[in-house]
Amino acid sequence: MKEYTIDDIAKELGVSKTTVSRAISGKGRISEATRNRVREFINENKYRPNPLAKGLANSKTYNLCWAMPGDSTITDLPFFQRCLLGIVETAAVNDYDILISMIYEENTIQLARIIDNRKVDGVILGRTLKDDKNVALLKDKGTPFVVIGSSEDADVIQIDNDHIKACRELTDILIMKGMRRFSLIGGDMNHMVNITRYEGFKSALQDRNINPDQNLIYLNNEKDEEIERAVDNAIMNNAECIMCMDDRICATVVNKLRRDSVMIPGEIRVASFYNSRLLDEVRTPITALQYDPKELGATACRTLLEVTEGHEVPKKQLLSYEVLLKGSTR
Amino acid sequence: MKEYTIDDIAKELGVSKTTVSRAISGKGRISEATRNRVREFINENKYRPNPLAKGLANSKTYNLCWAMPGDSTITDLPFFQRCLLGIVETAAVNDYDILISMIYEENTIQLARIIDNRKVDGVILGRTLKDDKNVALLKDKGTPFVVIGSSEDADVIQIDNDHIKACRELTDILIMKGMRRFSLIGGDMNHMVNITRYEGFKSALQDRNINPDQNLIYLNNEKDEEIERAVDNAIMNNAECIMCMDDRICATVVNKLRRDSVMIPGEIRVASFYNSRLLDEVRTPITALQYDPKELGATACRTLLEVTEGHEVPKKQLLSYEVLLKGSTR
DNA sequence: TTGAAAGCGCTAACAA
DNA sequence: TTGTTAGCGCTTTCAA
Repeated sequence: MKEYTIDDIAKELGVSKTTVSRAISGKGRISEATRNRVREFINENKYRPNPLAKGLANSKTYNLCWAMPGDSTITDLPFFQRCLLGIVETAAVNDYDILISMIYEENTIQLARIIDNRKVDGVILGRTLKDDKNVALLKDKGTPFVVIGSSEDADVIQIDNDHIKACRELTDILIMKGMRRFSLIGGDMNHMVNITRYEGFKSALQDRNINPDQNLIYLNNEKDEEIERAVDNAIMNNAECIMCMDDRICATVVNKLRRDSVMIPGEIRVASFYNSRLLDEVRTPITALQYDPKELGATACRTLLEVTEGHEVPKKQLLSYEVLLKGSTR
Repeated sequence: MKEYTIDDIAKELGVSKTTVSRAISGKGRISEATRNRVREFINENKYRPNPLAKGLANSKTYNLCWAMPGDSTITDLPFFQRCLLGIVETAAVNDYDILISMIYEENTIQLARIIDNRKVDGVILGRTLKDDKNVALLKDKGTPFVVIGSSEDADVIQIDNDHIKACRELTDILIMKGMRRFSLIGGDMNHMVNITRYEGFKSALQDRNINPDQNLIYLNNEKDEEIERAVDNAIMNNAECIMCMDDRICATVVNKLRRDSVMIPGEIRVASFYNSRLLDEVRTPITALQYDPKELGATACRTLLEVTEGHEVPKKQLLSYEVLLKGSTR
């Protein structure tokens, strides 16, 4: 009932451990004949090398860490789920596995524990903040890592959607449709993703020589009440279109407008810088930017594996997007 | 820059490896004095034992596997997220970590890979099906495991919400409010959770000698269109109250009713056997059963750790619930 | 109370 | 092309 070891196989086949090891790894010279003999035996007996022993011998765990935010308002977002799907799939193909770390706000102890315990060969950081403590930790510890999102630190290997370009394009399309008075409702500006989205939005206005009305820009909204207040203000200030920085904000905005019986797009237009199922349930289909988080996760994982193998990788990979024009901005 | 090993410490302190090991683990006799000397040194130099070496020596990975459904309609549900939160937290406290496996439908290869590779000491299965292939796999391989959900196999260690009792109680309350013609709209009856919810519902009616009208029971609905058709039928057949088997179904039902301008609770009542943020965004607050998935995850993890340590644990733990009576059943 | 030594299962440098 | 051997860092048996 005990599992086969490389030693058992060696004895069984009358060769040495080294030979078996070589047949498996493909490293070092070995005759075609013996290799096949070993491989056959392995397949027939479903032998799997012990990853602990293998890991101990060459200082690898064959695990990567997925570090995602742990506060439940954020954890619930489909985005991180979808990323994870791509990550796990890519890892599995390479016979790697994914370990979870939850990051609570700016706290680094959870991630530090995993790194200090040497439980993983690398880390995928699920989102980035301005002056990110966990990025600092990772750099300090010398752990290989990539981030999903952008970083101001050019050393950091980043995989991100091209938020700047996407937000600029969406905004520009709406300008071309004749809108001028945009209200932007956004969340925490410590999040790099919000910073880049804001940048794209601003640059579209700039390119068309439109001065954004600062009375229509509402940032750093955390709670639903704040968002709803922003909606009230936007309407009071005669906004033509409300741009929502993400899907959760947009869901709240649309909900509030419906409760107040404000017609979309009749009385006000609405667009979102991020689309998700959260917006499926609303009456009027919402114009939004669409990304592919699963692809993001897959790319991040693939890149991290390259890094752990010492290969050169691009510092920044920007994935594409789609603009979904719907009824909410007609 | 290299990490300390137990050998380094031994030399540094002029004792043997064994002594250091004993000081750390607390196993075996050792004088108070030397133990303190070792412990102090460890704390000061932030020594952490290499988990791979430790693992190799005593056949442990210090990792547990969280096996959750991988199809994105389900992955997106907050439920599994919340479970994971509880699991990760409990694991971390015990210096364990969580490895992810995605289960696609009835497919067992993902989980089999992780088990055959011996990457984890035990598995938490996130949901159960009737004749669950993954349960069979786990039993077959002899891997320690617990399930979140119920199983018809009494050998399986189960941690579940008390769906039967909860659904019975909610249904009974509505009966007492005077409702008789219940329409039940449910999902896949291969899922144990749906089976148990149905059971609770039926037993409430039985207890009150109400014969459920089979024309009002719509099970195995997968797609939104099927659910919407069920709603049409429920109304056509003069249902007084629609019972939704889960939050996603309920969101679809409420949405459909709104589009059709059917008033809740005026023209029809609605209740859900599971509450989640999905139901926050609807106009009328929905009567629903509330559970604590995080607690479920924490309990499952704690129980699995007990199992891996060879302790005796209860075969079935049922967690409590809350009945939230809201405007939708007034 | 402490230590020497073997062993967990694999890799890799070196020798043959 | 193949084998011998030492070593990865820890646990544990046995002896002192």
